Amino acid sequence: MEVSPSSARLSFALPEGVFTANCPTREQLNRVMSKWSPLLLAALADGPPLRWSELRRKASGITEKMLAQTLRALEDDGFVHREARPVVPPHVEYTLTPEGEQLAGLVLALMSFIVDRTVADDAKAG
Amino acid sequence: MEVSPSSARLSFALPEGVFTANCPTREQLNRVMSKWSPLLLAALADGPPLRWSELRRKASGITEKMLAQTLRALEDDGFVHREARPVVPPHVEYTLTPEGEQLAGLVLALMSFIVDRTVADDAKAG
DNA sequence: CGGCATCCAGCATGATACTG
DNA sequence: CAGTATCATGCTGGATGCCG
Repeated sequence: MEVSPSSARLSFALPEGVFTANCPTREQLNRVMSKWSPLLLAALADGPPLRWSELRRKASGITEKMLAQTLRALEDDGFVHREARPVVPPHVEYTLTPEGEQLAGLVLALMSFIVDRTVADDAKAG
Repeated sequence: MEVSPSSARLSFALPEGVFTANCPTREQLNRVMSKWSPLLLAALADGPPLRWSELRRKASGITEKMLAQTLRALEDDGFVHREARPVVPPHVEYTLTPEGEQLAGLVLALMSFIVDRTVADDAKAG
């Protein structure tokens, strides 16, 4: 397989099409990078399945609307699995799918980097 | 070093504070995940320093405002270095700082994952 | 060429109330 | 408990024009 010179130096060789305006991966990327997605992925990556109310408490500051909306998007994209047990009161659990765990790993790495950097900056600032 | 049980199973142990509403890392994360940041990081990660006009062409669809705004944010956060040569016509080059390269690596991994997944989905869909 | 200032539209997000 | 529906808003992002 031939590799074009311009992308040879990158460990992740992105196809040029990614930079195109209407590339579907851009849309997908923006969905995954939306305000609350990383936080929910992180919340689910760390630990056991969580219920709606547990997620709401963990993702401090999220509104019910955004929780529902973000969970729905992650579920539609195949990153989150929703399991509802037909009891009263309702009992719903959210878990990561295998693909969701992959994604969460990458997102966690990014968050971890930011956290470390922010902590370091704070230390410098006193 | 002791690790709390709830975070022991994660390769990246995020401090609990990340989930707090006013956590500064959330703000930083959202800035880095803004619509155009990943694309510009990717554009600069792959290859030589780029000029304003080159970046504009590469990040297809970006407006001048968002290009300026995003570059400025990345520069303020220490991820991008701006070098202006005082000639006429002006000649300005943008490069990644060491921290920017770290960040770009993580972002590229994420983009690469999304791209692969999207391609796989497209293949299935025909 | 490489911006910045201004104005404007649309969507992401938010607050609140209601429901199965 | 686990959502949906509705209304409000604010900020991101876009179009245009001007400047060094």
